[in-house]
Amino acid sequence: MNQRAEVTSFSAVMAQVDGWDSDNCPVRDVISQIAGKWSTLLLHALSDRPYRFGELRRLVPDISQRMLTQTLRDLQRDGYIARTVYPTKPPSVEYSMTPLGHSLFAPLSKVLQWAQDNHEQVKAARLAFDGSDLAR
Amino acid sequence: MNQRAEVTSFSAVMAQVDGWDSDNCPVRDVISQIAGKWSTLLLHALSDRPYRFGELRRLVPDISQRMLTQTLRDLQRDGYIARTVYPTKPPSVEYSMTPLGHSLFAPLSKVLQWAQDNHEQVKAARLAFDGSDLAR
DNA sequence: CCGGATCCCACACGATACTG
DNA sequence: CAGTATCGTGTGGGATCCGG
Repeated sequence: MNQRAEVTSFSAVMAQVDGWDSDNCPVRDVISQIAGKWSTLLLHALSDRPYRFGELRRLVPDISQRMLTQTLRDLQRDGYIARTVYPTKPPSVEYSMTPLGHSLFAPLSKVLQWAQDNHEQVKAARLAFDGSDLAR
Repeated sequence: MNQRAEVTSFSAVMAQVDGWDSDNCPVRDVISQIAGKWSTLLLHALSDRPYRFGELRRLVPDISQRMLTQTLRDLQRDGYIARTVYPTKPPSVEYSMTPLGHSLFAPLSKVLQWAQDNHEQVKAARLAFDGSDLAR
């Protein structure tokens, strides 16, 4: 896709990783979904066991029902979670993680773990940066 | 932070993973930065070798110079990349990945790899979802 | 060559009220 | 209980012009 075929080692890797012409980048197509504010949180919850709507709502108190519904819908749309309706009275809906979801969450959880482990370092880096030259 | 102390297996994991009261979630504090549209792309580039500003601009043709500057600045602020100015004529600036950046990119690259490998499955899931019941 | 400053828009997200 | 509908806002990101 590079008209002048920049044969750096990077562009080779890039072509391999991205598909890559402009906007229909496969990686971003997938990442942009799970990069939402609540997606990783819900994936993390459902990686443990299935949950009902109200349970998730209680587990994540500061999510609005709008975003809970929407995020669950998007995750279901991408095939990461499954939605099962039990016609009880009143009706209950259970969300569970699919094999695809688990296969995604395996590497994803490593990143979340990294974020947790290195949060202090990142905060320190920000302080150092903001307090120094380019601070302004 | 759960007033009623929901002792599900999830909440235990959650407390461990998140810190977790509401908005100053460590995980999201870190993730929201690297979830930007261009962050992973630039991290990926710089994981290979250092690059100059103009090189990155050519490697990622569809990024605006505004977002290139801003994303690089943010990545530097979080300590993932280092900025080195060579007072040549005209001046050149080199960006390189720090050890912290490499330690982040190790797990992150696994997720990118997953996204690449499973893009087709995700697209298929979307088609199936859009074409079926909830399609509306 | 490497940016900063400004204008602008789309969209993710939140708050609230209403339904089956 | 498990959502849908509507409205309002903050901000991530693009386009363009200017500066060292």
